[in-house]
Amino acid sequence: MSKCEHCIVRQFNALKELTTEELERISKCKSTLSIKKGELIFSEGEHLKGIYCIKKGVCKISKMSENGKDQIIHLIQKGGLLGERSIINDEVTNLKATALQDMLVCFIPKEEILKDLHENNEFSLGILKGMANSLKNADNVIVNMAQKTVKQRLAETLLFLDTNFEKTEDNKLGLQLSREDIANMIGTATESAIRLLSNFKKKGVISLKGKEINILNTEKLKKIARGF
Amino acid sequence: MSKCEHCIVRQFNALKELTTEELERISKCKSTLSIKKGELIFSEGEHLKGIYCIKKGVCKISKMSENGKDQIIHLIQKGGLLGERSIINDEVTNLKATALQDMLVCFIPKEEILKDLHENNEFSLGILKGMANSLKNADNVIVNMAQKTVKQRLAETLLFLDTNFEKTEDNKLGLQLSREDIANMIGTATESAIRLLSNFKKKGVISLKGKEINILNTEKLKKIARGF
DNA sequence: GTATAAAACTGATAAATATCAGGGTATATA
DNA sequence: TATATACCCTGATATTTATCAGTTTTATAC
Repeated sequence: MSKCEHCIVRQFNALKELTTEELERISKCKSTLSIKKGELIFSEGEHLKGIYCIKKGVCKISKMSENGKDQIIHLIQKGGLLGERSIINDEVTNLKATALQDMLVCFIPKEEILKDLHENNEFSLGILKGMANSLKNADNVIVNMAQKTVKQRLAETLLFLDTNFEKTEDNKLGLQLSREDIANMIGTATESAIRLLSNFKKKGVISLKGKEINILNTEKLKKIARGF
Repeated sequence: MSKCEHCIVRQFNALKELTTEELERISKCKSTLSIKKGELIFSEGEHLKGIYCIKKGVCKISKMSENGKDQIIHLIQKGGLLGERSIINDEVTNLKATALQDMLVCFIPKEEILKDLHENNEFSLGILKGMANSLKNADNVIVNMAQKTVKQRLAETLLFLDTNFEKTEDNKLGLQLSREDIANMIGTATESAIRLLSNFKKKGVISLKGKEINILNTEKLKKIARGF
């Protein structure tokens, strides 16, 4: 099994603050899970026994709303951590994590993380910075959800997928989502999302081929996101 | 000027993790500000020179959206901290803080907080726990904004004001907001918020007298929040 | 107290979005 | 290959919400 101290992925998260000794200790008790597309990493209300560090693949983090829709709150990819919040506050998870692609995920037991949080202040601060950043993003999402139209939010989401995820060789969006997932990201009915995608296509802003989306006119998409 | 080590308010936030010596040091360099209702504590894009600890009064935290509306993201009262996020990530603020009542707020210089964050791990963890909790709340707000109707969100907001803020002697909501502020909390037009309030009043769920709101039927309000 | 401005309210209408119903298309499986 | 199933798409319609225009009420300043 590969070793944490040689794993490049930790550079993207707070684990980079750990010393070599700490990494070696964690390396010994971590396990690497292979998770197939569509499988659950954890579900809402679960009592997590550790945190997850994503080595490969993308997952969606969602929460069931009372009307039965599964709102996607964010997407997490290589280098992302899952479950720190539940561990820190010793609470059951409030969110569900589902693989959108085949994934490799490392599981680190709770006790090890808590030990390092208490003994390595730089690590605590690293986690803190990550969380401060997540909170800023969450605030932005709240404003967008509250104030923007569905059309604006779809445009923003496409731009988000464009800038934050790897593209295919022919420059299309690399992360392929179902129409339902897209709708659940922007908080609308699947039919509405489909209609707006067709609308964007008709305007020549994007092209569609099944789940493949190609952004043809980024500037126009930005204008739509701003409300024009 | 009153001293931090005797201030009861710190029990509500991470400052409770500081040692007596640390508190005494902070006490010497903190300043207490008196802020009148309607005044700004800080605005979006400002470079904060420290954090604020609220001793008395309530303020709104908001963010301007591109369409010119000021979305209220949360309300903070006695014991709340402001500005930690900007200090931790060394960024300009992404939010604006405005007093909703006459307030007393203590300002603690950035350097002092950073010193304690680096030297007292329990303090870092305290801040971390607070932030983890904020993040959980933010996730819930996102789901509500994305999936619930304006009517449901208004009902939730009234219940939130009911459970989280002091009531008046005659059991009315103690925090009085303008109709515009209410609309900006739930993310709708002021007229829509007014119409729905009248609607709730007509149904006998609440009574209205100017800015005074009295919840007459909590159970019914909870049902409305759930979508009935 | 009166003047003035700001906030609260109401109605009419337009625009955005959800819902329901049905058909088409791709994809997996036997 | 056939069949089932999930996903995608479209139209018609209902509902929700925003916008605009105007009136009334309340708060504020003189």
